[in-house]
Amino acid sequence: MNELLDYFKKNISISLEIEDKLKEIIVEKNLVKGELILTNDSLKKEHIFVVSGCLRSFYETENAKEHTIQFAIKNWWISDYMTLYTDHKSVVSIESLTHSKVLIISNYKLEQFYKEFPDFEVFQRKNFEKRIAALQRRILNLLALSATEKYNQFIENYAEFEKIIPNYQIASFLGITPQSLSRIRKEKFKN
Amino acid sequence: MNELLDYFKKNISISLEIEDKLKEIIVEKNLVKGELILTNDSLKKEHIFVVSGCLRSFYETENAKEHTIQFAIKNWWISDYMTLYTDHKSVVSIESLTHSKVLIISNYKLEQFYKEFPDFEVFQRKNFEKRIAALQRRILNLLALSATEKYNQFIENYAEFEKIIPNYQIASFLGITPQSLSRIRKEKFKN
DNA sequence: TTAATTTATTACCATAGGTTAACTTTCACA
DNA sequence: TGTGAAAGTTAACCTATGGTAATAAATTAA
Repeated sequence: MNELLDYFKKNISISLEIEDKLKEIIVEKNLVKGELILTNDSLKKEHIFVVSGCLRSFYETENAKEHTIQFAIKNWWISDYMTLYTDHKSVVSIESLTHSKVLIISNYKLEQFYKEFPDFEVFQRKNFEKRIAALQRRILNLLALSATEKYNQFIENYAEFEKIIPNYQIASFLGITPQSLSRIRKEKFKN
Repeated sequence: MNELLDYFKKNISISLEIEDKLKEIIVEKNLVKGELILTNDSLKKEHIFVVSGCLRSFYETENAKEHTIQFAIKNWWISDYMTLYTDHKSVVSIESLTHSKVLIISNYKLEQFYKEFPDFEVFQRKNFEKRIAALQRRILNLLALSATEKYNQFIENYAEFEKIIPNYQIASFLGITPQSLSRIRKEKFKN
């Protein structure tokens, strides 16, 4: 709870009233390794803020192949934007990769919070801009880079993640098979 | 100009004062086919609203290969989010694919406009949410689909674009070569 | 600690899609 | 309206990555 407040306070000033309001709408939850917080097939519209640990959102195709949309650690938001803003059933699952602690806010309550606290609206709009930039960069990487290049970029940009996340999930984030990643790693670390 | 106002008015109510302010900060521009409105190498931070015609943002790699980030038609925004929110030089170019008319707003002025007109902030935040959902969907498609499947999705979702946009640019949007796309089209339309 | 399960590696073969290059069609504009 | 350039197609060949399967290593649970 306080972690989210700290995170906000780094960027905007928050009155006690707002603080109380926030505490009211936030649900704290501890997750064990492997626990699913959002399953595909659900209709839940909620935002998840990671206090500690590591989460992953992914999409499972008919042939049981997983595609990782996002990893999230401390101070990151993770949610299924595709169902958040449509009325379709979720196709995305979110799982905890470690023991973790998260804060959950329902989209409905968050919308109300925006209204009561316009500064947060501004803060969030700026967050979204940065996120759009990041997503566009990822798209460019997917379009332009070879498997090896994508992996190198990944360990450069997500050094903190690399130790926590199993390789087959990194592979599913990069759009390659675990076997391919193994091949790449063998080459990379052969000296 | 009025087109942007109409677009806003569909979603939010705008006072005459705000209307005047908008007219003040917007620059209207007509583009001929092939004209570059933003070149890589520039430091311009601006948002482009398409009134008519069709634009494309793309990234050019060292080996002169183009990768299309986005197409935009009437009532769409297009800009280089990666440089908009960093201090790096742009690596992205934006070109007009047809005769088009656009409205340009500098990012600085837009930030001021947000302050003076909080309703627009809300409107924009919601736009960004939808855009994030769309970008995540594109990432999923890039991760999960074969070249043929990506092309089929494209003509389904972007039917209006398909007639305007040359195939080699569609290929560069899907992350495949023009030759590959040709092969796919041959198969698809062979009956 | 051991057994069971999950993850990672390796090898071998298959293939989608890339590359090169020649040819055809379409388009812009002189 | 003709000509040169740009875009699209086709074919032959090639390569990076996928698929399958067997084994090894690591992690989890008992």
